[in-house]
Amino acid sequence: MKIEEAIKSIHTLAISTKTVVNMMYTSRIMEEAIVAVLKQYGLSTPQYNVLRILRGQHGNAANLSTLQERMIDKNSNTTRLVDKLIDKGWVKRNVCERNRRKIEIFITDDGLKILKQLDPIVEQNNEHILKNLSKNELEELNKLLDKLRTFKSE
Amino acid sequence: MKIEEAIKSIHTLAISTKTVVNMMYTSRIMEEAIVAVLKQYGLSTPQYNVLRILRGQHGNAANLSTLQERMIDKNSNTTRLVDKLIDKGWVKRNVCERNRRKIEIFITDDGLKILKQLDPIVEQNNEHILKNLSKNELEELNKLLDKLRTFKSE
DNA sequence: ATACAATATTTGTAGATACAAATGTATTGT
DNA sequence: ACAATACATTTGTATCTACAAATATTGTAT
Repeated sequence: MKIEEAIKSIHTLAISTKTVVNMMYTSRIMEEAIVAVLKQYGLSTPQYNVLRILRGQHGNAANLSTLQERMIDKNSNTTRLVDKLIDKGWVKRNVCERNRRKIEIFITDDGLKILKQLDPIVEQNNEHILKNLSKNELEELNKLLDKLRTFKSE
Repeated sequence: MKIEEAIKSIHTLAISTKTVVNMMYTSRIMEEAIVAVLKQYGLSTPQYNVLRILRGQHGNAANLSTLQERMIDKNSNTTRLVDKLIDKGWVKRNVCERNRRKIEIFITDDGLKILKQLDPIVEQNNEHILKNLSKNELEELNKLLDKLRTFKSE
């Protein structure tokens, strides 16, 4: 279905408007599918995102600012987000001794365990979401998104 | 910048994971740019979206359910969203006489006025966001997004 | 050493979102 | 007509987000 039908627009939209709407609309639908999966494990998408970043540290600590920098959703309140993950026992936090303004955040064994359990489920879901695009089309989509995104740096 | 650099991932991601992350990341950046513009006019993106839908009705009423169906962000609380727009005088609401369960929502002259003022600003912003893609690339991106989105209906 | 600025995180709070339950109205079957 | 069900919207509430202000620590200039 073309985006004009999806949002039931009776007008022909300018190509830029159409593309912006299409991006917002499509990513929203993708996110809904992801939220539905993570929800069963008591995780929000930003929380899952943080766990993935912490696993990627391979035992090294991450600071709050590092997390914020790498998160998809930069504006979440990272302190309280980490609090939630600590409550669940998936993350731990120390004050950094070298610079007591900073904190050191680690993923726990339980955190690694839940991620390991989620890995195939999330990956399967991603493949389901993208099943209508071929490998080449996926490469092409990534190329276009990477190119699009550079508007920010100019 | 490729998505792996953007989120500073040291791993090579599976193409499906990479694409999902890229979509979320890119649409978030686009939305931030849009929010920044609308904010100056006291509008959130869902509110702006509702005003656009109402203008598209050309004088015909829209019900709440119609709005919900056409909104990008289906899950907003549409009643309270419309309340906000009524407070600002950009929208009005009646109970439908034929079926008193339904309500009829219209855009006001002031609502049309603010949209008219915003049109060139929003369009310029959209063009800025997409300036790195050619017309052909935009068409290609829309084609890929439309194709991607059909996963839902299966 | 002291004051001032810079850095890193936390806290407060207004507003938005998600979801379930409640309300009011219309339709259908008996 | 009456009860049961379906429909359309509203309301309650817990949670999340955005943003500004506050706190705590460190670095720098005099």
